[in-house]
Amino acid sequence: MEENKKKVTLKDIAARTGLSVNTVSRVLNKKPYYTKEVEERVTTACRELGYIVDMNASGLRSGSTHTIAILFDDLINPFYSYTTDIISKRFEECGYNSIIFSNNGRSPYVDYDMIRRVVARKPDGILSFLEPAEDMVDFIKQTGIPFVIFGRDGSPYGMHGVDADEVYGGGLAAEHLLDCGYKNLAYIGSWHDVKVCLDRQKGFEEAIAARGAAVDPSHIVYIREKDFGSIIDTLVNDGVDGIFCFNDVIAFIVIEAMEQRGKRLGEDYGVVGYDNIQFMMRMPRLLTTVDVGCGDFAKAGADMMLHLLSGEEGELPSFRSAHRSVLVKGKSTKQ
Amino acid sequence: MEENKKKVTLKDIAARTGLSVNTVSRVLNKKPYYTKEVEERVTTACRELGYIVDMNASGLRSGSTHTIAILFDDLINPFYSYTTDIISKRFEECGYNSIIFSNNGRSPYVDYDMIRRVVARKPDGILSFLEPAEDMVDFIKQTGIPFVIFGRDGSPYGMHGVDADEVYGGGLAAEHLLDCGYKNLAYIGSWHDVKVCLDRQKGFEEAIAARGAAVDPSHIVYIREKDFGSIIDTLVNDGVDGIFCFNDVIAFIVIEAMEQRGKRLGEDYGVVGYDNIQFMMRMPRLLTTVDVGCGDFAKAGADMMLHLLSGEEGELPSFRSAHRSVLVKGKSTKQ
DNA sequence: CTGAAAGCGCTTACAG
DNA sequence: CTGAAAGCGCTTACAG
Repeated sequence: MEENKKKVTLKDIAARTGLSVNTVSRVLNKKPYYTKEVEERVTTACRELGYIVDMNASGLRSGSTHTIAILFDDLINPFYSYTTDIISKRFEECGYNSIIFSNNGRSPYVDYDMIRRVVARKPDGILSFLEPAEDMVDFIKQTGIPFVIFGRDGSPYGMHGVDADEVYGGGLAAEHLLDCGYKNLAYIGSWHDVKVCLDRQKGFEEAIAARGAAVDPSHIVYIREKDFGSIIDTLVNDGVDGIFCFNDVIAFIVIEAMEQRGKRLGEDYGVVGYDNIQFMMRMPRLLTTVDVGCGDFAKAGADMMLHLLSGEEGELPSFRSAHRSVLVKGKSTKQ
Repeated sequence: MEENKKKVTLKDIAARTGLSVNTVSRVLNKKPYYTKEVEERVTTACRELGYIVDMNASGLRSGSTHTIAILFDDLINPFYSYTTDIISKRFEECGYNSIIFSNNGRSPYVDYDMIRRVVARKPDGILSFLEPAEDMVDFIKQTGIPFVIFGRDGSPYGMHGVDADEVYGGGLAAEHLLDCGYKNLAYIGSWHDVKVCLDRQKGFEEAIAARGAAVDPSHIVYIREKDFGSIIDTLVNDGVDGIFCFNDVIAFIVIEAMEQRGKRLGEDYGVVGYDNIQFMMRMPRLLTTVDVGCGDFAKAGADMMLHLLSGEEGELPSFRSAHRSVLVKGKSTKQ
């Protein structure tokens, strides 16, 4: 491999064309006022020399890096990767690159360590699957960088958010389990202090109460906070036969654990998940699950960010009030 | 929201401490030669003022952006998202942020449009799930940016690559299908001109030949290049009963199409996929698939990149020669 | 319509 | 051990 690392800069284009860097820059950025002839000289020289703009230098001077930071736990759960895929493509179409930050699933919050790494990149915007830690809210606002919480309600923080009606989704799960004839229900959440987790739980419990039944409080558990094996043992011993899980990945983990304990899926017990990830990878419908319509959801998230960046006035329509999640029937519940 | 966007720069820290920006920078970058007392003054001022370095400015001057570009078709296939997750976390641990680029699955190659967007970001390295287009190879080399092809063989391009033994994997699939008693086999690839796709095909055909059988050439098809419905119709009409798919997502699509045509999975026909994505999201083992061990694979890819960036001499051990893929039995094949 | 100068926020030589 | 100056590659006012 030869060391031919000729980085071509505006100065080279200026020299080649006999113009000033200033004029070259103006042409490339399509600022008004230059002749057709100049434009051609510049574009020709750029092609011949293989000029590629340095976005970092550009961003430093102009104050806009054309970069958007995307923050999440991890990319393993397809809910994150599928929506990140759609969102980042939408950003790309509008000239923004995406820079990704993971907190390794060690917490459901954006903490100082994370936000510092993000801000160091001077992104034009931040789209986060994680809620900000309580003591980070003011800090984030002071950076002046538009911050969109995706998949979670932003209003408690006075921030922009794009979220779905999680209470409604939890209700769908409850009604379906009851319709199937399961009597002894449980909810397996992720974190006890995350609103989206509690909202699904709330919808679940309310729908059950509306039918005159109730969930035993000891059957409301949070998988990230307890020993998983003992959670399952308790549910099995207590004769739980209908389980609503915070998301599909948790549902699959539960199904595996139940199978190890000799329980037959659909017959001995039913499971409802959330997100419909099997649809994303074209899998057969094994799991009954609540589907928010990730494609539209992701698009709404991207559009919220792009709307804020455009500087236009006015609010965007609320995804939550305009969309209804649906229950998708799989083999993990009866009927 | 108040407009309090005070961006704190080195100049502010210098003013606060009575030192020069120069000295402040030296302390923050832990360059030799400064007193304990100066160090404390600087760190205190940084904490009080909430200083966060501007990596773009830093990169412009130093020539290193501490950014790595990751290139792929899309993030929807869990093979990409799972490995990207592991790789980007490893980069992060070593002080590199990841910036992602997708080509929307419109081609299996890195073309000029894509590489231009990448180079504009001046990444320290490029890790690509896509092979470079033939006429981009020299261009990429001339940028001087370390380029690692992940999951594909780099040697045809004279580039670094981290890949697995795909021929061996294809052989595993063939032997299993034959062991199950399937007689009339087919291969459904992705692109006819991508080496990794052809290698799996090669291993598949060779293993079948070694048993004295053969695959009908019309049963070697490429899903990205033909009408899918007619592919499946042909296979069904020809009585194909054993199908090896380039990856699990394709396998699921095939299973759905076969079910629509009244074929019973495992009994009437068997399917073997590739990647073991069901393991990644903790799903039950539906699909029989070839598992390369994505965790180690991703780690090897990240380490190759980091090794190149470290500037250390010597070659890294080859993943391909050190690792063997394994066949993971699911319900999509007999026995 | 085009150019010379300044400056974005850093780090890198070079002095002292 | 610390500082003044220059410069990374651009874009932004400001002149002409």
